[in-house]
Amino acid sequence: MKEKLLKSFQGFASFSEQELSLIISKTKLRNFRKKENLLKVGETCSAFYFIVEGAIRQYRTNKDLDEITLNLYLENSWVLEHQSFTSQKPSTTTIQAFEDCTVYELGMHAVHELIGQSPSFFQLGKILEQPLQGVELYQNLTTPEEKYRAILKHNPKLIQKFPLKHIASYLKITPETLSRVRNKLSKSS
Amino acid sequence: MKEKLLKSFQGFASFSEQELSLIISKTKLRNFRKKENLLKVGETCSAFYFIVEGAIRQYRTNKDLDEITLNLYLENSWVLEHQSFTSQKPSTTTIQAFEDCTVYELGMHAVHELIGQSPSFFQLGKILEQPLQGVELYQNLTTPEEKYRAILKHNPKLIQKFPLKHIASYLKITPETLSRVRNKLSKSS
DNA sequence: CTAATTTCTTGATTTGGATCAAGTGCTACT
DNA sequence: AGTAGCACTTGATCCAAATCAAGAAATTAG
Repeated sequence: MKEKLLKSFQGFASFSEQELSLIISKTKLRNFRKKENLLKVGETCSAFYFIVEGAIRQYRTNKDLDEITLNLYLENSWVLEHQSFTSQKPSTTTIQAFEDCTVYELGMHAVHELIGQSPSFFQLGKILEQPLQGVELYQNLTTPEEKYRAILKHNPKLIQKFPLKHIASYLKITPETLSRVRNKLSKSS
Repeated sequence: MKEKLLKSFQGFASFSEQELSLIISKTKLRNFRKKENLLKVGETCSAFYFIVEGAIRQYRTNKDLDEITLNLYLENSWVLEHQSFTSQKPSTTTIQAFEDCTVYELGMHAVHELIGQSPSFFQLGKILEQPLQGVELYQNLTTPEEKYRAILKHNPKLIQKFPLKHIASYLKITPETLSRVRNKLSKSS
């Protein structure tokens, strides 16, 4: 069960076995039901979540109450509200279980404790660097087709898991446009 | 001369006088001429720069060799390539002096040394949190007018200092569109 | 000081993607 | 199984901003 989590930590830095088990002892296994929120607007993000199983969506609600999808996550990903976490101010976005999820939670205070014990845990800060997602990934892509090709290439599993409307919102295009692009590409190949 | 820099550090955390002078002893005063690069594509960002005087532009070059402005900075700002710095991988963007600049440079190694001496210098990591700029600031704004109003409200000095074409690129609109928006707003007020 | 170059403005035209609309297909719930 | 509510597709229309173009204004270079 903890293998995935271990692997993820090992990817960040060369922690010793002792260090790894110390980190893991600070994590807490949690379950979220579909539609349940890991973080609500107004709450301050004070933990990292590692997805063992399930899928998670992060979104913002605009003035017309449309949900704008900001990030989509699958298993083996770290999830947090970067802005809120680093500033310790209330989040303006919601992080929600898109389906039933099993996650490990690593609280900010636990991380601070660890760093207090040994500076090597400073490496955990690398979890914060993860989110090279969403806007950042697609920032230099302009047309719907380019965006769809990019997600198809780099994150095909997202397309399989999430419905078209969320993918469309994530790429900042309408569902109609995405439907047409997808149709066009499937014909040309 | 160091007053601005001191103030900036004091804004991050309550460093003691000793700590402050220790940090400052690690900084190096540097000058860049107009058009000179602080960081080129392919180089890895390994320092923070604090602008004492001058203006700096960060841009990406696309396949048509257009320069896409990503960030604009004025004095009292910290400048770095966030992505490259945290990952220690080559930058895909250029950071260039838009006019002659005087900056303080704080190298990554110096920061690591400081943190080694005292965990309180961990607070310097807050410099990384600064760049709530560009895309992030305008990500939920859709129309050119909204974007221009926002920059006018939050960063009027940018408009005064940088030419229209850079502002337009920064807002991801064409110079023609920005010219029209600006014209319209100046009439309606 | 003048020429050359760049920046900005203004108008005409085009166009890609949004919006609107209607129909079909899925899924889930009782 | 039936129906209610989403999700997706497809076509028609619209529109905001891009593009194209040409001239004016400002800046820079010689």
